[in-house]
Amino acid sequence: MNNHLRTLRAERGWSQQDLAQLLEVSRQSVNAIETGRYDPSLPLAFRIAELFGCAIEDIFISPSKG
Amino acid sequence: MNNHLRTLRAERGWSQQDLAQLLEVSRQSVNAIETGRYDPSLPLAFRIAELFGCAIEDIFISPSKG
DNA sequence: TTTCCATGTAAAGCCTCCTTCACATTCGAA
DNA sequence: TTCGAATGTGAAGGAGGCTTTACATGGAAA
Repeated sequence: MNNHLRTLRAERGWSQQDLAQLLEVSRQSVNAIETGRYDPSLPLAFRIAELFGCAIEDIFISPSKG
Repeated sequence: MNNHLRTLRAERGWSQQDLAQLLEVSRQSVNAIETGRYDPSLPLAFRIAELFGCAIEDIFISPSKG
């Protein structure tokens, strides 16, 4: 599943490490999500959306809308 | 994570089996999500939201707003 | 050059999602 | 009562999310 995480993070000038701490996950998890190696769990997707102040659908691209 | 899946399903008069087929998952998965035994994956959450024509946030309750 | 920061990725392990098969309960219809 | 549909749950197994540890690369700064 594609997403806009890298863009949103860059807009705020955060490193993957910074973002990982804000989300309380490992830096590798942030990296894996940004590079599309796997999708976050639903609870983590909620934390990401809340951190960036938008809807999950604004960050993650539905597979059906490839 | 709490959710409104059972209500939405009941509003449409669907059984768990009906919903499972529409979502292309097992009946047990639908049941487990409704009873809160586990959260759906993010791709499945997208399919659920699209099926009911609303946002993920309208169906699943963020843990932080418990 | 050397150092440091940011990023990418691999391996091993644990936990969760999702499956199938199976069984139990409840309830309404025949 | 008997039957079938709907629901809840358990066990076992495969796939994937997330962790820690570790190593490699590239670029900016000293």
